[in-house]
Amino acid sequence: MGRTPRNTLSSELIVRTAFELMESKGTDAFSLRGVAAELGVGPMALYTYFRNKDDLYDAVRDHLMGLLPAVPQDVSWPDQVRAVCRGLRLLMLQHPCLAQLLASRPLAGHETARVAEGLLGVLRAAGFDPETAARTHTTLFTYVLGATSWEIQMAAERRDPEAWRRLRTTMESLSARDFPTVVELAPELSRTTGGDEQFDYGLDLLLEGLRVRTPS
Amino acid sequence: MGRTPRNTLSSELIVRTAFELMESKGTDAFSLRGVAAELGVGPMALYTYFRNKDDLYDAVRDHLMGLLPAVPQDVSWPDQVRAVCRGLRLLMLQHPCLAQLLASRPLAGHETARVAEGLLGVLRAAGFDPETAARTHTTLFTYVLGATSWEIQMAAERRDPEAWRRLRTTMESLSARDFPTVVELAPELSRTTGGDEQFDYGLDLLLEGLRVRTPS
DNA sequence: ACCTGAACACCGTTCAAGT
DNA sequence: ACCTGAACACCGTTCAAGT
Repeated sequence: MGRTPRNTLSSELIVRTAFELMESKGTDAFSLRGVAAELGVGPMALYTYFRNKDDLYDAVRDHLMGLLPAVPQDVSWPDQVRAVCRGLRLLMLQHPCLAQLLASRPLAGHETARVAEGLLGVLRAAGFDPETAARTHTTLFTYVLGATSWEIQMAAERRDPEAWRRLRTTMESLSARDFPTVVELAPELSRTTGGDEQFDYGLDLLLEGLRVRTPS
Repeated sequence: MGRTPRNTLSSELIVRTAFELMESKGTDAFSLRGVAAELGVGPMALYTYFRNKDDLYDAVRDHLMGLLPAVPQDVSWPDQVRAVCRGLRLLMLQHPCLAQLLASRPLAGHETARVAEGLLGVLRAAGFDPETAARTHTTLFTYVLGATSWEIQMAAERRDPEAWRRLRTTMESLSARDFPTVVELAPELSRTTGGDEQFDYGLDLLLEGLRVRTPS
């Protein structure tokens, strides 16, 4: 909208505009041409700062990952792990586009480093050997990614009245012969598609399994 | 390519063609117009069978989920859980488009039922109460989803020489002051981005946590 | 019902050109 | 270097029409 004066374009401004458009219009509706229009420039102006659309995606994701809170230092290591995982989940919930950006392309090296450093440090300090620390980090990260992505999608489904109605109808029409347990547990299943409690349940399972392997 | 004779179009044929195109050309390059061209019909012919592109996506995903193996009945319940989770992961690895289809949109009701029924039955038979069974199912499913999606993306990154070179360069240029643990554990981190061992490690953590809560 | 053909309102990206 | 403008090769989907 607001026509930008010449020579005021910058990577930061483009990233911020792209991010705002993703937040307001949804990640799917996002386009390079939309960003350019918002900035009052031609689509090709962006190519001075980014090699292509994916490059801009990476930059937006990088910007969001920078908002991750630091690891608290005055609590036990399981609580530190909990804090890191919850922090990533909350950031994804606050900015649903982050979930899509994380799910669609692998992290650039420095982003991996930023996420990994805190968690790896905690695990090493707790006495885990290098391989176990690395394996545990990947397990925790992929759990947060999968659980939160799923949660966000189910929440979106519930907000769309038409889709939600279809889902309810299908679930209610399920044959109790073919799917006895699903029919019996339908209320519980619909209650466990997301939420703090569900997330913490899975996280605690992992931490409990980890406790068994805790070095002296 | 092969011009299809009139009146031989069907949902099944369209789904199969769409699936084959996703497998051969990659999910990103997939388009309705591509499917139509492959079938030798106009793009609009598909709209007789599917309401829109997402509808076709759902049908392809549904078709793939039908390939999930049955739950083995002659082993302990933890081994049954393991079999179900490994089965879903293997299906995703064999058909990477499934990973993208699962990550991008929530399951239709009957698909949820098909995945959930086996696992929920196992957990109920093991003596878990309805809520714990439902929570555990969601936890396991989202873990498999997150871990395997991540694994597939990292594997793709390694196959692309240019992207892989950039990633290595970034990791090697990381400051040992800012990221001491990442620099120290770089070899372990790169070894734990995927593979059977990594997947089973996380799965075992969850099962171990579950064992603690096993009802008598 | 099943399918066509033209059209609409978009895309990301290349290329040549301007400053 | 920074940005424009025209063009290319696509998209999903609507609409009116044919059988």
